[in-house]
Amino acid sequence: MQIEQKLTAAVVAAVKALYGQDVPETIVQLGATKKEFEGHLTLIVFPFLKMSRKRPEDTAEEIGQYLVTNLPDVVARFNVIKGFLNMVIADACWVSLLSEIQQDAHYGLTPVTDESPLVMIEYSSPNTNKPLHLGHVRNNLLGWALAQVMEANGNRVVKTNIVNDRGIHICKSMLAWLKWGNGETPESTGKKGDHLIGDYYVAFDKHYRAELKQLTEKFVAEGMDEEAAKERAEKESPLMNEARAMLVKWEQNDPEVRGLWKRMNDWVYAGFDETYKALGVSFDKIYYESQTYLEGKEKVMEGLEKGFFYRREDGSIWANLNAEGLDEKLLLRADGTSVYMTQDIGTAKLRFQDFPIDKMIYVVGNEQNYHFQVLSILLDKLGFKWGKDLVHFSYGMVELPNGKMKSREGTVVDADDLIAKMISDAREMSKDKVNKLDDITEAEAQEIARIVGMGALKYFILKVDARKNMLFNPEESIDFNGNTGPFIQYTYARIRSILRKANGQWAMDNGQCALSEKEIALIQQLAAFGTAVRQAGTDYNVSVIANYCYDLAKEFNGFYHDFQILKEEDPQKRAVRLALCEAVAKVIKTGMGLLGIEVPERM
RNA sequence: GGUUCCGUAGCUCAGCUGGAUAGAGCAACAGCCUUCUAAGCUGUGGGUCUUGGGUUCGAAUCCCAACGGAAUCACCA
Repeated sequence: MQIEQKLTAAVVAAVKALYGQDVPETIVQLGATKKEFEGHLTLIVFPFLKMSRKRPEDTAEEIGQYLVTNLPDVVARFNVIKGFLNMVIADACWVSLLSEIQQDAHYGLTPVTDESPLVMIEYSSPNTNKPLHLGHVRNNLLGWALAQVMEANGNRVVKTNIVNDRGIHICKSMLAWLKWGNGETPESTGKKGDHLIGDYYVAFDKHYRAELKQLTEKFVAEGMDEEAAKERAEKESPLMNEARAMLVKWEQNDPEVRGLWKRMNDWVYAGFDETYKALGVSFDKIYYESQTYLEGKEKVMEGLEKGFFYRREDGSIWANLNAEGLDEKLLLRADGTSVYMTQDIGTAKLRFQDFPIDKMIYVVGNEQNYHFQVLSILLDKLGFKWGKDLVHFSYGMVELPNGKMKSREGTVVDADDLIAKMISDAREMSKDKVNKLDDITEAEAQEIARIVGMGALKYFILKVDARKNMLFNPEESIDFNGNTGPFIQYTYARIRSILRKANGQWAMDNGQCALSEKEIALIQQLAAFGTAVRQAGTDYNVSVIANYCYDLAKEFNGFYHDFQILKEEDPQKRAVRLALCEAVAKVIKTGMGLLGIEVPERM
């Protein structure tokens, strides 16, 4: 970093001295030199041609001369290819940059203070009627990683979760349990609570569909046409009506229904907690929809009084968003009950009471892009200062080879199953390794398998751009070789092994030391960590960190293959290489940590 | 139909605030473990960056259009 700053300033001075023009630092384009050319940093001189009024080659030559003359400690020599000025940076600069990286415990991160902006991140937000699946896994991993990245960029972060714990879907599970459950509990069946409840949700759906089919056939037999019969069946279905009646009772605070509701939700929470723990995610504050769904009404009424919204003849309340190029949106039903949007407004209100939020980030799938566009406008109108700039961190769906996951059709990849499979795959994998770790206890082996298996899963999901839909093929297991989490973890474990053997018996001084190109490339890569963290933060793109870690590990493995480290006889070279190892290990650990991926000491 | 997003190697993905001959991994093939962990390293083959225009000294990258795919446009959440 330091090197580039010095160079940028010097280039500005060169343009002033050579061509008599003042230019802003922003027009100085410095980048890493491509591998096939000699040099470390390259200046693109095209922007200066207007001032020099010379050919690109001559302009580059003149600037290069100036830099070598005026900054000899930094620019050792240079070469020119067309409009590209390739500069070779002095070894001493790299050595001091390395020691800087190595000594800075929080290299690349921006510290958080009491004055830092307060960012709230909502993620996960499950329904309590079924267990988590791969789509939720993507949400949770992205949410957690994004929180880490925001914090690394100097924000105070509050992680929050809004649990959708009420509504017709819960009533379906409750009803099914009452009807066909025989009093089953997680304890009596040994089943995780969320899975148990999910089973009853599926059971409801099965019975409901059978009932619909039967009713429709009956109405058709009575002479109705197919469409009308279906519609009537849906309306008259005794099962569904029972579920609706249960919801009404719930809203009336019927003690029996509420009691059952609480009991069954608690089972689900116990199940979720296990999955969250396995995923390594947590929350600072959890909101429950049952506690927030009434809160939005007041805000909507306030908006109505101020004339932002209007009331229709039937009494329902709407927002007209035509001016913003959108449709009209219902905010309160004629009977005064809430809709989805009302609830989100209510939740926003409660959150702002609890925390003086500067920025709100919602980690929610891209199927709700429209909803958040509307929510942003509404919150802004209602006076939330962060409403206008709220961030909908919109991520794509996880698709299976034959299309989307559908819980009702049973084509979902269950989170707990997948986690268990990843860990057992990792365990199997380690057994037929050439370099087996024999001196290891079963518990340690299990722990390594957990770290590696979860690392593979997390990296697999986090390395791809969140906006894009991604493909998961259950037939093919997630890789442990190549561009994967375990590859990076393995690189870390290798380094740790070396550092253990070095036993701290080395010290780098900042004296003369000749470096190889591979070592310089590694230092340059290390120095780019801060840029990657900032880019991930400003673009809300955590995959930048994943790809950075891979590039760094890849670069290191090339170095590791070509050079001796412990056996190097020149003490200064040995020290520099060990310092490199230490710095790479630290940056990998930090970077992977931002993604929520642990790194093992051995594997 | 309106809006938004996506289209890069056989497959999964990088690169996109414009810069040099578009990169990885998987899969295929050929090498490298008596030497710091081979979950590694090296090599070979594989591309009209969907198509067509435009802006520019320069376009995978920016703009426009077309084509293909996804999401959404509910008094469901």
